[in-house]
Amino acid sequence: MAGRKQFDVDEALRRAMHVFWRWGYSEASIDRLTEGTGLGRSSLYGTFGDKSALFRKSLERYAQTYHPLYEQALSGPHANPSAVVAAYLTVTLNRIADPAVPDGCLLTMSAAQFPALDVDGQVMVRAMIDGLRARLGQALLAAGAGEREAAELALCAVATNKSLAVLSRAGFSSEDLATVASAAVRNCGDSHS
Amino acid sequence: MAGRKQFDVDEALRRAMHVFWRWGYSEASIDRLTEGTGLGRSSLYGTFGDKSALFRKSLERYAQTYHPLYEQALSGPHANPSAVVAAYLTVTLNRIADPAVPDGCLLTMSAAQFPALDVDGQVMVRAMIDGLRARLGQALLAAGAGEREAAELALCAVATNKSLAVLSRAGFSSEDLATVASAAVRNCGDSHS
DNA sequence: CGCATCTTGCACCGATCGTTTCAACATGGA
DNA sequence: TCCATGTTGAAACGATCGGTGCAAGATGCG
Repeated sequence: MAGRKQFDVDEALRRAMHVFWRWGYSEASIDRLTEGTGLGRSSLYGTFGDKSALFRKSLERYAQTYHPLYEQALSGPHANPSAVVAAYLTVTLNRIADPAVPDGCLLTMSAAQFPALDVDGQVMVRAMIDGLRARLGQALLAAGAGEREAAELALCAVATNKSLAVLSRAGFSSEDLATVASAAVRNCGDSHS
Repeated sequence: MAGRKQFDVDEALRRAMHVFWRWGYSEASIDRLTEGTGLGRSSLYGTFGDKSALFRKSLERYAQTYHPLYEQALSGPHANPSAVVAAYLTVTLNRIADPAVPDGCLLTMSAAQFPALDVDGQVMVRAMIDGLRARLGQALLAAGAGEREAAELALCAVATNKSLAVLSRAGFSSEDLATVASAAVRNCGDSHS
């Protein structure tokens, strides 16, 4: 009946992340989390703490999963700023197209439900978005963008990411999402007001 | 104690709409709705039906409130497509900047929490977004856009609307939001792939 | 007035919420 | 082997969820 842990902690966290991702914080009840992970309540609480802590660890797990992909896309040498944005949004589109993963984006869904999160969660969500924005700006500078241009394009790329997540959630087709993304990329050439 | 109705139905609906807007469907509990509207449970249920029906009526009320603003912005003669998008996003920015109203956009927040809605709610949300998209396309055609261009710009304008709502929710400054919007407007000139 | 109609406040319903407790059990080290 | 440690299932906790029942009270009409 018991003894040593009978499940893989990281795999359980991955599944919990999917539950939060799909349902959002409020609708991700403990029952849904236990069902989604296959763990009992005791194992959940004993391993991850309460719901808020599990949510934060899910956010961390989310970052650990997708940060390398974004990092790889952003780090490579890029001929121009628009190539950076294209690489960034391609990672997003691929994630959204992945049928093994819920619609949208955990970070964006959490941002949309800000008031449902406790302070720790809000701070973490905001920090993660800011981190992405900063990393994008850095990559854009490296690709030859001016300082103002890099800041603006980074903000707009993050904004496009958010819109893709919401539209995906509302059931928009992948063609529509691709159209939005490619339009955002195309518009990176002439960004001097 | 009782007799004839002791409250303004439309004002109560407006307040209920604000509760859904701020908290989202799941976190908008009956207690929060009674507190926000000032009505008792009996009055709420007797006047609007259950929570799902009240939510749908709030969505309707939301449309009735902002549809005229968007209609006015879109109907006027526009010199070119980008003027249409500018007018559209200006209405959105003004709404977001209004301190008397919650952050973000009720429609976008509802789309982000799609799985928390029942079927009727989902259908209604999706129909309202599609309606906006179609109306935008129509206005863009009237402003001289080609058919493909109008369809694409309408989609992108709706997408920008969604991103503004999410960023606003996450606490981004109005300067950042204005930057995103003006970039989206600026990028309406060269939309032939 | 007398009565039907409607509205309201309040208590209450079963279900579900997040969380805790606890006894039963399996394991590793002494 | 025996015990300390750690894990598990199950039951239960108070709180809150959405929703209902009902009696008290106010109004309009005859």
